[in-house]
Amino acid sequence: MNDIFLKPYNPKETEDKIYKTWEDGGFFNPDKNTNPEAKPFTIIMPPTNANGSLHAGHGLVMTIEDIMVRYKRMQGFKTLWLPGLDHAGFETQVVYEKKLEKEGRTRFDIEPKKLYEEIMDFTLINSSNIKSQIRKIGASCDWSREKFTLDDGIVKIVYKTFKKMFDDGLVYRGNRIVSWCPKHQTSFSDLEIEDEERVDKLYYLKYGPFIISTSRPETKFGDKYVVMHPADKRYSKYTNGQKIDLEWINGPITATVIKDEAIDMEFGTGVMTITPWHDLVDFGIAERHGLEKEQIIDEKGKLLPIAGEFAGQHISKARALIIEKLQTKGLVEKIDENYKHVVRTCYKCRTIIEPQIKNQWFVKMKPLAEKALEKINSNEIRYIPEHYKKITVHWLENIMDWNISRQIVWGIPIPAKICTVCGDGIVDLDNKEIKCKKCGGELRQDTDTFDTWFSSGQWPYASLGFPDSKDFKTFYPTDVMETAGDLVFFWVSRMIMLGLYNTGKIPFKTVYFHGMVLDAKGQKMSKSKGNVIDPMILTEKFGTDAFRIGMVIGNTPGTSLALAEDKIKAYKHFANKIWNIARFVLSNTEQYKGEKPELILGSDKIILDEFQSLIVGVTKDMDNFKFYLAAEKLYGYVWHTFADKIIEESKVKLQDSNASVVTSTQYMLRYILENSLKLLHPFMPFITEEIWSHMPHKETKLLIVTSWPK
RNA sequence: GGGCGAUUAGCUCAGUUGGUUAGAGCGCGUCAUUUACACUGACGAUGCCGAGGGUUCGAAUCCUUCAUCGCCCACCA
Repeated sequence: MNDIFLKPYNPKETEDKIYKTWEDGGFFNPDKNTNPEAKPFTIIMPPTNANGSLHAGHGLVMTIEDIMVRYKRMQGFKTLWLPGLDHAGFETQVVYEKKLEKEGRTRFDIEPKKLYEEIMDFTLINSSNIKSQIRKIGASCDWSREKFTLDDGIVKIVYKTFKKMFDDGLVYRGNRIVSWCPKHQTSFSDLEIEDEERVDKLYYLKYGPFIISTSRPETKFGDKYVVMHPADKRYSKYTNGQKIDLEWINGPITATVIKDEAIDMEFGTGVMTITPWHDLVDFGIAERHGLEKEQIIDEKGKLLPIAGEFAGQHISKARALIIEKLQTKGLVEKIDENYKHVVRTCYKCRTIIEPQIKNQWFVKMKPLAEKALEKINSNEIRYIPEHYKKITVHWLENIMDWNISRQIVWGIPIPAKICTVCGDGIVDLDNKEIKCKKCGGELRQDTDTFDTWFSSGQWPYASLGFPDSKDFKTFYPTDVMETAGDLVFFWVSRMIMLGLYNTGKIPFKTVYFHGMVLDAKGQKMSKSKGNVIDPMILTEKFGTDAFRIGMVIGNTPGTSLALAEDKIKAYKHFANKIWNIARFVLSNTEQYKGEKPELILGSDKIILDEFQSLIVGVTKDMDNFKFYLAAEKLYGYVWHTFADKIIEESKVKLQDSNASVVTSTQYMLRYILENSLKLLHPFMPFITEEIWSHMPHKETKLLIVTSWPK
């Protein structure tokens, strides 16, 4: 018997060694599979944010994807799992800004080029850390094809897409309302905004003959349009366009009556004034009626000269003073103290978003969404779990144009020139535009960067080398996209739209959403709560195999998962059990020569028939993406049938005086061990590979490329 | 305001298309045993499957109403 089995299983001694054997042998590379008949199977790894360490969610991603990939590889597919790292634009910049803050610095004091270089260094350091952690989880991805979202080749593809969309009229530069965070000094797309319910005061103000209500009196300086519903009988004596002179915050003004159906007659008095520069609804009304728009608040949240005596004050301080002044002028009708409403905030810092009109780049989404809807509604893309399909359809049907300009340095620079006179933009990949085509004005380089999702939305084809590479032709469309449910709009839907736009094909056939990983009590993990579970500590403590199968069992797609240390510990016991099963079987079958004997009817025959149905059941679960079921079946079988019953009973049979009974039993034990190792391998790759290396009479030297049982 | 999901053992959750006595892990109880494995084994307890109504020979599963919780979306100042 092999010496190794004299000791209990030790993950620390085996895992790194085995991973190295796989990697050095090139087994992760699909080119290793030289069978010309082999069909491709592809998963593109969601590029990991290179701004920290692997968290528990990553652990789940790596585990589930590795399970799929190992399963398909064993089934003989030409299997590619392409790893990648994400510069993660704004996300990383925020992480880096926190670091700067600790050092007493701020990004606004650092020259952009220098800041970019600093963040690049930071990212590269994190990258190597992240990559070694991905290896630790056992991910059998093809490192020779690794990509980074800022690689030249990727950026080139993103630029070509941008140019193509500009030429097709799908990208435009527009003076439109954007969601502006006064703290981070950048605009966002609608998805980066978080709604928050707050209780504020609602002020009822006298505006000439009307009473208007507002929760933001500090925006009211420029309000010279008073709007009501055309069907509102209370105000039928006022006509559209009618001028009314009235006394306002800083003196007399002339207001204009506007009739618009956007007004809710039920709300307040049914009359409001509008601030088109700082409100999306108001902007819409102003656009419809061709009204003037005026900026009241600057990018840092301070009032502009239009506010008269209040100019230069921050809006947070000015509000009370303005109300005070209005009160002395007798213009405050009443104040509702408990006004419950929803405010839009920055998803990172919770600062209230200040809508601003800005000249930025937008993507026209309707035409892209329509194509995506066609494919989704005809079920060309399978959603797991299914209800994500409904959510996606609803979002796509109500999609708004996408602001892709970000005022941060960390990202892919937008390859465009901006007119210094009229603000118009032109895409310029070759740096040859000199004058504005609209007005002839001087051009300057656009200093903004792309929303990181604009580039990662192109990841499936960009990472494969679209359009001419062999890899793109072989592996696209990919088979499965596996990612977190909260990326359904941010990333998944955009990949579908951009993939269809650029390649004419869906980027993946199946999209699998895993749930969020929570702590043992079901609480969201967060640094501030101090309940973050580091997957590296769990693998260190219990072994990677225990961590992997513990993450999978009891985890259905889309449902969040409570990660308890005890659970992982339980599967460490399972690993030990497997080890001891192998130890028993191998030491009791040493004389067995590998031949297939006549089976003992009613005993070994029945046992093997039952095992056959386990193979069928597990394979079916794997094909249906029910990894939790497959793993649970294997766990139950290996422990409570194979170990507790079959092996216990075999102890008697192995002592039988009839040699054919002994041989039959030995054959059966070896057969079940060998094939159990195969079935378990996607879930617990290290221990199964280690035991495999001690198996006599096996079909391949390494388990990773042996065939899945039929 | 609209949409989606959940509710099953003390805890965390399975339960595929409706079909015997509703399952697993952890935890709990009794007993056994130095064994391939104490990271063990055998046995066991705990369930009005959120509530009401309906369809059916038969419902945890399908329909309906309600309750509670959670999530997502939304331009009522």
